Amino acid sequence: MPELPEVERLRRSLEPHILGKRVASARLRRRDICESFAGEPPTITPVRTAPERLLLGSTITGTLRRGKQLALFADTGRILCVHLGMSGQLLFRPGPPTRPLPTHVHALWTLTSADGSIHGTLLFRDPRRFGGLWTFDSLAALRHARWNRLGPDALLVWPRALRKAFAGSRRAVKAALLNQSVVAGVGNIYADEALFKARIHPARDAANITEQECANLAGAIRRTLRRAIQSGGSTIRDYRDADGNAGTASLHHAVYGRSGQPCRVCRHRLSSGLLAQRTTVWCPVCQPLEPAHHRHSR
DNA sequence: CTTGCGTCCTGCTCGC
DNA sequence: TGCGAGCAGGACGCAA
Repeated sequence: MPELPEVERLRRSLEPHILGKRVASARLRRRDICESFAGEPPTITPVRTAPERLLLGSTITGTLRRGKQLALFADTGRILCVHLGMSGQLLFRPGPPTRPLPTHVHALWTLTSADGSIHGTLLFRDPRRFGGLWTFDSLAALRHARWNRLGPDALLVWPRALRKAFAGSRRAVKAALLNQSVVAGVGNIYADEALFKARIHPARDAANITEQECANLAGAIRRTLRRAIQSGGSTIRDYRDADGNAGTASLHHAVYGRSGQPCRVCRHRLSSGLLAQRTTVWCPVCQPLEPAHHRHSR
């Protein structure tokens, strides 16, 4: 469900509720959704998840997002990294936990204010369990052991980064965009949206994308994501921010979820198909498979 | 090394 | 109304 705009929106909605608050209780209801690591680079080893690794007893001092991943950091230096996968949610509710809990809540925290009063409850809910939690002793450890696999954050992606990743690649440009080590934060929705905006057919060979097209695409990715953040992210079904609010970005989608409907630019019927095992929608006119000068040759 | 495919899960929608 | 098939915003492990 969540790509960069949804996670950024979650981060922003979460911050005012959790910054400066102390973690008074931390419960992991399913052990298998959390992996913990101890140590500092370059020596980081898996360990059993103890409550203090879930930030028990520490104060939350900040948040950081890289691609689709979110990190909460504490005054102790400890880090809790959250990945929402397909159906994950991080929900804040004022006051103590209320029974019954929603379904599929795998972890929950109680937060207290400086005076010791209960401020609220944080819930990690993930029905499909494609998401999870990862804990580290420091931000350096998280960066070394987990975020090292991520490419540049998609909000800051530079044409050069795309150019370098595409060169010598033998797969479709959309498949390359979905790879988080190329750009971090683009998923199925925004890959299609950005490719439409850049007028590039998703099945084009990445290696054949020109320098000019890389520049267009990098700009299209940044603009698409920025606009989606402004609209609160795309709520297809499950996505909610920390306050439980849905986003309206899907109202502005040009192609995602619009297969068979008219292109917003040229009115031609939008095509769809399977690419990299993901449903893909594009405009066959605005996003030609062959460069324009080939279509009129012969 | 790279790439494509199957797989991990639950739940919702659609067609019969 | 019931039931099975198909599909969903992600990304890993494995085999070629």
